[in-house]
Amino acid sequence: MENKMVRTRFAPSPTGFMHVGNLRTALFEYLIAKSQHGQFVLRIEDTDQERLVEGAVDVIYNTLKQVGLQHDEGPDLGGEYGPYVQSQRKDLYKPYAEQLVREGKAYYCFCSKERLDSLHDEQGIGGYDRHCRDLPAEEVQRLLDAGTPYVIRQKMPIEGATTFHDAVFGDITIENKELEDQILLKSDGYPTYNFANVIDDHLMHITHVVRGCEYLTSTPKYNLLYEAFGWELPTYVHLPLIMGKNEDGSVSKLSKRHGSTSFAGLVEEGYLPETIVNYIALLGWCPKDNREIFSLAELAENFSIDGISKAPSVFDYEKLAWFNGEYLRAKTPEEFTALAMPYYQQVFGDTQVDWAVLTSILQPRVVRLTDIPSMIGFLKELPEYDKDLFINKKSKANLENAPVMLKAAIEALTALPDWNVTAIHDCLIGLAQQLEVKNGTLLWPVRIAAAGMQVTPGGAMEILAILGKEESLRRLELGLAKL
RNA sequence: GGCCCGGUCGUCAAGCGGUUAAGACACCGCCCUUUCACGGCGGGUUCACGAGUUCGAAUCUCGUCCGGGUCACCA
Repeated sequence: MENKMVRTRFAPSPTGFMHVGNLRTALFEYLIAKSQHGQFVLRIEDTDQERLVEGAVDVIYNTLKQVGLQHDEGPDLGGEYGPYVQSQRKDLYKPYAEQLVREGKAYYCFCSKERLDSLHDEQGIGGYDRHCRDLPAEEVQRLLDAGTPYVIRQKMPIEGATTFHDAVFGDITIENKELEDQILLKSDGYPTYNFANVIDDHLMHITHVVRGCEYLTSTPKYNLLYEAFGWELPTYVHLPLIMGKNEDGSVSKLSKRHGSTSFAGLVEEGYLPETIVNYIALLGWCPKDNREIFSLAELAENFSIDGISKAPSVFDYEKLAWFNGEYLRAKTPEEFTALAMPYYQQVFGDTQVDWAVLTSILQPRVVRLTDIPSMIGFLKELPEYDKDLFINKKSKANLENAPVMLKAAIEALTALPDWNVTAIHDCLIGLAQQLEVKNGTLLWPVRIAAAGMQVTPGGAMEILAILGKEESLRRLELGLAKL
């Protein structure tokens, strides 16, 4: 048997932001397609006219572009099965719904919103009471002729059960009586998500329907629709949900209170797009080997559906941060400097400093780009500090020898013609030898005086180099005066 | 509440009837060292519970418990 070309689609609603759960769904859809040399299509699901958000479609394009999920067909690219925006396909759905009505697999429902609401309130249980399911044909025609607003509902089997197969969860059986006569066509003429989805997935030759687990229980409704039309069922791939950890230790669906949940929010917090992709790929999927660092192309090479897990996973910002640090360290110094520059400038403004030296101390240490300003603030302005900082047991630094060391350092550095890391290094190391003290005994007080902080990114040499000769000497004198 | 799904270190997870139950993050200790970080090495009562099947169960079955999802003219 010949294998059919794999086609997946990402079908987001333009809500204005990209939730990481959505992004992961898009990623998996992309990977399933690309790992099998298939196609990945983008379709915009904007059937809810009340929820339209200005510019929301651009957020989708931009996000996909930033993470490199290049689609093969979509509203912007066109393709064989367009249009790829559901609102532009509006007229296409109604005939399908009417076909089902003719065949007795769906029916007109004239119930008002109010009636449905009261139904809800009184019964306390959800679900439509199938009031219009068996309306006499003449009555239906009369109401239709009178121009009564209506919706079209799917006629669910009352008895029996429906079983479907999911590529990750296996066989799942649901009693048909649990299925509601769901609305296919809304009174405004637009299809519901469920209906449009089935029609479009079929028309667009989608082979793998990939979506969050929250759709698991409604899948029989989809299948009943495919069957009603006599269409071939797609392969279902339901993904486990992404959870967030609450303060009390419990977990719930990842939401704002857990931290940033949108792609844009994460980027704003200093995470790299490639970090985010790599991390979310590993949420609910595990490669055959133990590897963790994957580029998008490497993910596509290694991806397979059987590596998807069933259990929901907790989004761990700490691990994300670790990944980010790994990615940042893997950059060339030039790349890192370019990424960090906006944050450098937050601190230094127009002032020029030796960016290369700054990068050399920051690159191994930064996990989030947004942490940079607070890490380097001391270079711009010397913090207030207590002279007790000059005491460090391990370096054998104390209040007695600190002034001696500083004095010697000032003298040596003042005489130094060149001002760069190497020159400063050689000068101070030479001085320590000359004074017959261990490096730390000299370097500790120098670093404290230069930085005014007990813990600093980078050592004394780099800090002095960045500060420049004049400022360095000024700070060392200040430190000396303190003692 | 009904229905559906899930449950291996705090977190991500491998595991598919026989393993000393991998690895990663986080945490702790040591080393390196110019503080911190990076890097290196090492550490930890993890299979929710109870029955059953089996020579043998984290792996199979059942029950319990816990967690999540779902019950819209939203997607």
